[in-house]
Amino acid sequence: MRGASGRDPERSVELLWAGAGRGNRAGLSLERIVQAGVAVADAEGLGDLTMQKVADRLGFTAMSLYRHVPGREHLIDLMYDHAIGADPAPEPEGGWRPRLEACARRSWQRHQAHPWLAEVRGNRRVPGPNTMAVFERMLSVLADTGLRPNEVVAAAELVGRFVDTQALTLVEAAEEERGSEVSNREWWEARDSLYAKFDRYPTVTALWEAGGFDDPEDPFEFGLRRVLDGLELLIRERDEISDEITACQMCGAPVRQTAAGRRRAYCSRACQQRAYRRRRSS
Amino acid sequence: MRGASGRDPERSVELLWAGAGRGNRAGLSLERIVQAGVAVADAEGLGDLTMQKVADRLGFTAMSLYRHVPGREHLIDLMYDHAIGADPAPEPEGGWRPRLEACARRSWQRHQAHPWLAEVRGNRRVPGPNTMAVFERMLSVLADTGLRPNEVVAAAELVGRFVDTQALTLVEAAEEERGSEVSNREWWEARDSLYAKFDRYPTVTALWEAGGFDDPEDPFEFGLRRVLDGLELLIRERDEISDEITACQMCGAPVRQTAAGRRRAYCSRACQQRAYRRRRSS
DNA sequence: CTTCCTTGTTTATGAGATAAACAAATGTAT
DNA sequence: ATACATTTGTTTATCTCATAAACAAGGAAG
Repeated sequence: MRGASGRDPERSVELLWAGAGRGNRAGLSLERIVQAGVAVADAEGLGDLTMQKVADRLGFTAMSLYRHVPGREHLIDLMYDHAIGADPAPEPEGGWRPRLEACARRSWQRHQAHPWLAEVRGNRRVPGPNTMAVFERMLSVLADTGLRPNEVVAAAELVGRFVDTQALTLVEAAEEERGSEVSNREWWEARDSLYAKFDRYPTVTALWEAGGFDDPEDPFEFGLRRVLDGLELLIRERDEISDEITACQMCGAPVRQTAAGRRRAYCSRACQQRAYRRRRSS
Repeated sequence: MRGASGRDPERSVELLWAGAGRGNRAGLSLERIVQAGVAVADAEGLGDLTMQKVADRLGFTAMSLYRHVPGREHLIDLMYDHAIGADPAPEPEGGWRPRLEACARRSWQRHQAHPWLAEVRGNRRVPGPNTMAVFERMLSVLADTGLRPNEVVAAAELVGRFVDTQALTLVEAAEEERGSEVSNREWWEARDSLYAKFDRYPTVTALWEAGGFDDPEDPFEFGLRRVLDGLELLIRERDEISDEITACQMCGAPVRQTAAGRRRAYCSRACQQRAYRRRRSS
């Protein structure tokens, strides 16, 4: 089960959010184990992160780790937050868009530095302080765009997941190349027997001949652009509507139009009723 | 290694693209194994797909499967294409957008029917006929939008990956709930000790209090909308430019503007030279 | 009948996580 | 200093899987 720190998440909470622990000079320590774990994962990917390798790197037995960390999944929780690191201060100028783009690019950089981050899966991961700081930052950028609260959250998750996905694709590719004589490119180039079957797919064939597969767009840049454009459209839409203020047909008070649903003519239910009665009596 | 059918992909090509095999009435057969595999994965997810369980379901030993399938990863290749199934015919009316959206929704439906599809990872998977048919369809929708060939491919992959990602998130959640007393909602609701630490994140707190996490947007609908909007912007941009035709400043012939680079003033290199000579001599 | 091929079974190996028991070292109280 | 408790690391053992290798039962061909 990739099911995260599933059982006993409270241990993860404690470990992640505890103040700095004591440091036994010579022996093992949480800190040291986490660092070793990160080193192993950086070098070999999360799939090849074994308790044995982490322990070896420190000169101890695999079982020794369990005196400090409840288990592998908890270790991964800790490694994750450690690798995310402190969110760097510099905030770019400008509106929400350059700032959101900067969030995405910072995340992208973190994934370059620690490709295995994207391999940390599961919906039951306890976030640590660094993870939360990153989340906070992204939300704060989106918070003053005029989006509704749940849209802010949805937008942040869309962008976050987009970056994750692209990163995951890359790690998976890297992992496949590591410990395989051939590069992915070579591997695909060797699939002639497969391509031989592709006559019956006219568009695939046409695009192939038009060079559509030769010089691919950078999927990260391409996708990020589309996603941000899509969000911009939504945000503009909300801006227009929430900026729009009409006069109440009954009392003349300002009426703020909401984003969805039927246009409002009255400022309140009371005015709506008054208008109704007036119509009826006339 | 999630590294796909890594070694010996040729076997996957053969098995996927072979005509229908013979059927030993009583005994095992590729077909039967693949079906059993799909059934197991449908019920328990790909992570819990073991050769043992597949064999049990057919009343044979685990090792018996190896007489028909080279190994687990090859089996997964076969299951994938089998579960994708034949791409249904009905093509919606209208322009690229409703048709592309329909592709995305069909894919989404396939993922509902077989959630584990999203768990099939790796860049070295041999696609089967059904997989290719789906890809062909999506590309054909994008092919006549005015996008350049490599953009068509990038757009298809963006949409495809988007659906995959959302589906993956859902399976992971489902897998975590299966075989865990508590639902994900309950699990998160039980994390009070964690939330207690969140005072220092003002935006998170504000959004929480504003109910931004209570009634979340449907991530699939929300994201699909943004992605399609983003693509629409790009497609419009390309349309405008490639529709735009100016007159050659030298001979008046129509000049089709290209999408990128400096605007063209002349219809040909020859006219450009003529203009240059005229300027010099005057 | 003998020999080979197909198909299924039994046995065995190796990787990994981690539980349980054991042992050494380090504290702490008297 | 002595006796007991706690911490920290090690050894052993167990369990789950994939899959290699050897074995066996039936059928087909000569």
